[in-house]
Amino acid sequence: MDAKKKARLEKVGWTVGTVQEFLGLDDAEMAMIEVRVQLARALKDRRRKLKVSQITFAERIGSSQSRVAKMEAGDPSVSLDLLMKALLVSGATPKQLGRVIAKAEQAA
Amino acid sequence: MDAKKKARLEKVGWTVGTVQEFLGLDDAEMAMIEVRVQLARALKDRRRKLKVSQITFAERIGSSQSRVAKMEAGDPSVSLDLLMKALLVSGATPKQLGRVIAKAEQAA
DNA sequence: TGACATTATGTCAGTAGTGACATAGTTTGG
DNA sequence: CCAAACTATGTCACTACTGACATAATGTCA
Repeated sequence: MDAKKKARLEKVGWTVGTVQEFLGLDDAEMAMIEVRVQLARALKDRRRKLKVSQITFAERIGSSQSRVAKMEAGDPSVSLDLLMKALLVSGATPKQLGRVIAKAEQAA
Repeated sequence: MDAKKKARLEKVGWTVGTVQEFLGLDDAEMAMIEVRVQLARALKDRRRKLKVSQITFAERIGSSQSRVAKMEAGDPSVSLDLLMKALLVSGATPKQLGRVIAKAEQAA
């Protein structure tokens, strides 16, 4: 994993650590994070396309503004369940969901 | 939703209830359940293809035999996070994961 | 610039998901 | 048939995730 990707992951709250420590983060965990990042991005895109604020979006999906912000930031405190549910509630189809997830990079 | 599908969902632990009560289960929730069922099926297929027991599989993914059984049954006590992680740990790629999720039926 | 809308960050009590264990039920091979 | 392997179901203490709230930071527009 290059430094840029590491920096990006750390920016959104993941403790990646040095290269040595990173070996503890196995491929599957990395893939999970990648999937999360893709879902977060898709959610942000979707809300913006709908032209609604985080508050409005939160009300529609039965959540709070702060959590929507965390979803879009790919925060570790947000589960994939919640991200996927948010996308589906906002009108995405399972097929679209699948495409988003498939975008996640193959673990190195 | 036809009776067969309803029966299938109830069999794996979802309270679908009568048609009237079912209206409370909105499209997004239905889609979430469909996604779960697809992931559960994929996991079972995958483990069988690997020809390992639930115990062995559980050890490899850092879980327990009982939880693997619940995963494969699509039990509501299992999160999509866990299902996806299990698939990835067992060697599935994000691309394959995406295809599985895309199989979920569009909410009626 | 200042007021206002929007988004980000931190915290917390309540709830849902977890691995582990026990045990019941089922399948498989002799 | 039996025994051994396998799978299903129920339970529980522990942890992680949740919405809500407060408040800080950033953006917007006149």
